[in-house]
Amino acid sequence: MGTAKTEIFSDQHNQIARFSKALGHPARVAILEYLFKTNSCICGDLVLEIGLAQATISQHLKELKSLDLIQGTVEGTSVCYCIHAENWAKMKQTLSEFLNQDLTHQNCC
Amino acid sequence: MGTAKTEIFSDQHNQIARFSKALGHPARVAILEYLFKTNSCICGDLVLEIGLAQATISQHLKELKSLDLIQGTVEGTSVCYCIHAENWAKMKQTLSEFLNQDLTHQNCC
DNA sequence: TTAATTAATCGTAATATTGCAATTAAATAA
DNA sequence: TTATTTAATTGCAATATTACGATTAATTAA
Repeated sequence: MGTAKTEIFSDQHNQIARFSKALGHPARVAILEYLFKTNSCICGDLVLEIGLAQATISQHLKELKSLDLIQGTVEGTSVCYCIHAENWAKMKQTLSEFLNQDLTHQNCC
Repeated sequence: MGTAKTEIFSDQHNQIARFSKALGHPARVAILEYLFKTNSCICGDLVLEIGLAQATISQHLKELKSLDLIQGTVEGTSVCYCIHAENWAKMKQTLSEFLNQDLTHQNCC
């Protein structure tokens, strides 16, 4: 065990969970917010900005990249990261739909 | 290690991460969606509905309860669970704010 | 009282996540 | 060429998560 039984859930539920999981660590939230706020998005800046070791930041960036929430292009010896606008919009859509569900029935308790 | 360094992040970032983490497992997504859709929200139903062991469902419910996203009241030998509307709205607000950030700068890569 | 029902908790195993030092890889500068 | 710079990767330790069988606790039914 320790592994989620993803196979018994719908694609939609797994997708919501996958996106949410990516946002489920404050370092990744901070990274994403920083990328939103600046245009000069070089990993070195992130290490200073966030305050975790370079290896750790790199690992968090990898996770965000694996979901295509950010993209990076090599720029000399450094890498320029930024939000992948299109995929961010898709995530926003997926999560908003879930969050905006209506409580058709009144609270039962 | 294995523990997130929450102390170096802002309350807001930690809060976003905490909510997201709660939605970061398909079973919890499925549970919440089921509670939205039905009024008869008894844990026994959830075990049948979701397809995980009773102990596992109970554990997921506990996590959702710890964030006050759901509430449960004892009803005879069973427990009636439902969405905590007010706290759900708070989460929705917190996450939406983050998700709806504007890309003021164009993609840099 | 004694069953029966339902959900929480305990204990445990397997796997995942977080974090970092050290190393490697790749590009640029000297 | 040999530094230097920057980020990815490797390897590891500590902790967290997921899952479930077994047990416990609490309520209702007989």
